[in-house]
Amino acid sequence: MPEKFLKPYDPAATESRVYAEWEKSGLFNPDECVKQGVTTADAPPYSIVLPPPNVTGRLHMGHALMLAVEDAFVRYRRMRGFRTLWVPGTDHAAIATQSVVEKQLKKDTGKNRHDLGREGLLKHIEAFAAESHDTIVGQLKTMGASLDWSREAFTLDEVRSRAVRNVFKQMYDAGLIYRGLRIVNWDPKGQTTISDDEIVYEERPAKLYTFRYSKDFPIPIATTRPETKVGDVAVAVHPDDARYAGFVGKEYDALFCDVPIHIKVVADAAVDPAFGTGAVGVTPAHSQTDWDIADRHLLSHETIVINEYAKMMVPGRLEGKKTSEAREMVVAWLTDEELLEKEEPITQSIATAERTGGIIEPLPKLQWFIAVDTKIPGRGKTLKELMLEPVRSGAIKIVPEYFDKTYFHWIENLRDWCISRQIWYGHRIPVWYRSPDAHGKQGEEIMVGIEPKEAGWSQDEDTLDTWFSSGLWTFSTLGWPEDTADIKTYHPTDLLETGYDILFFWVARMILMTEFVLNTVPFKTVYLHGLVRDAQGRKMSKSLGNSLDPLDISAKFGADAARMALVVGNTPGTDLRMSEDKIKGYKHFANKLWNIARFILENTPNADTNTPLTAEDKEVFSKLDALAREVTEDMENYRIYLAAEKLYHYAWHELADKILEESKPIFAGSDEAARASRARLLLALLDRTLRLLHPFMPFITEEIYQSMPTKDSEFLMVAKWPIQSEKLKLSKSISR
RNA sequence: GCGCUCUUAGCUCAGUUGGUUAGAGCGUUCGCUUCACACGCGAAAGGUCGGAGGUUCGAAUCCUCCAGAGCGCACCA
Repeated sequence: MPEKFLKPYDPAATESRVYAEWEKSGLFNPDECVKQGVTTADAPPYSIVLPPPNVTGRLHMGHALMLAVEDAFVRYRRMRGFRTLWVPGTDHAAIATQSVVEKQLKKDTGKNRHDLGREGLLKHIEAFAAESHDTIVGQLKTMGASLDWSREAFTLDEVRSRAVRNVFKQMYDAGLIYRGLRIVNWDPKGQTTISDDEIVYEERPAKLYTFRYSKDFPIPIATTRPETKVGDVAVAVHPDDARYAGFVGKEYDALFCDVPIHIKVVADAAVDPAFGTGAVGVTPAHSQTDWDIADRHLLSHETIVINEYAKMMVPGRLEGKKTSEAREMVVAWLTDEELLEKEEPITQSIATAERTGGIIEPLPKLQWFIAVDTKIPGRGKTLKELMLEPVRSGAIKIVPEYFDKTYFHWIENLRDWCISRQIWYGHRIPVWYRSPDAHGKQGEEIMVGIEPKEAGWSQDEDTLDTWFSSGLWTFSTLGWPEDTADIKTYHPTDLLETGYDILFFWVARMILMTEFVLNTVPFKTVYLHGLVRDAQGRKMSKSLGNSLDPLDISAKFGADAARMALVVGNTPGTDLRMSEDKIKGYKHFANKLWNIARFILENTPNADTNTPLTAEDKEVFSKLDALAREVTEDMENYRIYLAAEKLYHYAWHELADKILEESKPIFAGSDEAARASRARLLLALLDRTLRLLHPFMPFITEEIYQSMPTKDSEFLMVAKWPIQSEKLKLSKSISR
């Protein structure tokens, strides 16, 4: 028996060494597996792309969960002989990364983006991204992720940029990408537009003010934003509202807080007669619904009263004031003029920007959009339909199943996707403009996709929403738009595993992009894990100081222990409470396994694998055989939380507690046949247990395997899974 | 407003889509310097499965309603 078993298991020392050996073997790469004969060139492929972590710092426990689950699936398939590919990569995460760096710069040097300029800021961001990347790669390896590093990708590298330009052009040519003046979500803090999905609504107390524009204005209106009323062009009432029917069509002039306004009364069904006074002041430039009302009644959109810095831009006392200040001034003015009729507290949910926390200011802006309701030429379908169909037909299965309802519900409410951002870090929009004269848009030429050679063209200043490039991830990582062998072999990918919180952001966009570009699904199954929370059920966050760092955890308890703690009993779609105590429990389990190995190796020095098993031992073995089948079925049906739990239970409470205890008197006895049979049995049980546990606890199982006389491959990582070809029970439904 | 999920032992959760006395981990209590392991071993206590109906030979599991908790989307003048 090797000496190492005389001491308690030391994960810290073992894990980094074992990972280095795996990496050196090249066996994370399926091509190398074929070359070395651990699988064959005609074996079925199995592929997963790693959801690329943002290069915004370091990985957290959510990432560790993702890695534990994906690596378990990947290792299981690899052992079953599939040509298994797990593609690593990182995401430039445009706005997230830029805002982290800008904050840091402001703190360190007091400088903002304009002090540095585009090139200067990008240099800082790229340096930061490179450092984050290296940290992240180190963390991925620490967790034991068997990723094929030879295929590593970055959403902003050359190959991926080519894919982005290519797709942009295709969508533009198909009329799905368009430039339009529309109300967008403007983040005054981040100084950029954001998409609807990047808005976080926050409930806040607010006041609802009821007032009239002037003494002779017939209808009182209610608003929470009196300062925007200087931009009003109309008052809308419900068509059936008898109170106001007589005023519809009439027009009024007023001087509202120094600003001359002209108001027309219109009837529009969008108005809720029960809310406030049943009359809405219509501010087309600063509200989506008002913009739509203005559209329907041919009212002007042009009066903009708030600028990009959320400051007033009207003549008079309000000029240059922040909206919050202006609000107080308007209310004071209304009070002085005795126009304010009522002031009541209400709760309203305020739109804030996910990354900067800035309060969203709806503004009309010329931006780029992806049309989701436009029929695609030659396909007769809209992007919305392309997103719906594969999930509806079962071509894509979501685990847990109930999330497809959430998915459908989201698509039903989906509007055109604003993809241009006024930030500098990211894919520059591949559009060039040339104007015949220095001003105006008159006669402007446009070039999309490839930079024009002639002089006089200038590229669009904006960059693309980061999710545009991550939407291409399953095929851009495989070398598209080149017609690569990887695309042919590994696409569509088999599994997409990620958190349910980015179902819309990412999963839906991948389906959209892949269906449009390749006319196929990006993946066959989506496995959604839940959020990792702290022991009290709170979200882990830096500000709360309750987050666990996967690196610290691995150093303290071992990556194997962390992985088991993340996987056992953790059903998909459900949040998970995590604590050091839980992880500690699995460190103890690792040590238990270590001692099981020690006991067995100690007692079977000359075991003969040809010795016949006694009837009793055959029976003991058949129990593990049954478990192996069950575990295999669990893996196939995405019940890895059960598979891991069963193996834990078997190793500890069956193998150690019962079988090893029963073996002691046998080894102490004088029945030679029974002793020989038992020695062979124990080795076989341990061998099989190691194989079954390897996807969940790769390091310790590999380390023990290296000392096993039953070892039949260089690494356990590529050893045969005990159940290979038997027919397995597959649930029709794989929801839970 | 539309939609989703959860409610099972003191705590955190399973329960593989209806099948014998409902499980695990942690915790608690009691006992163990047993030569694989104190990162351990043995034993014990602890649940009318949120409530009320219904379907069924049979329900924690399916249906309806009710109560509580969480979440998503929309609205938010």
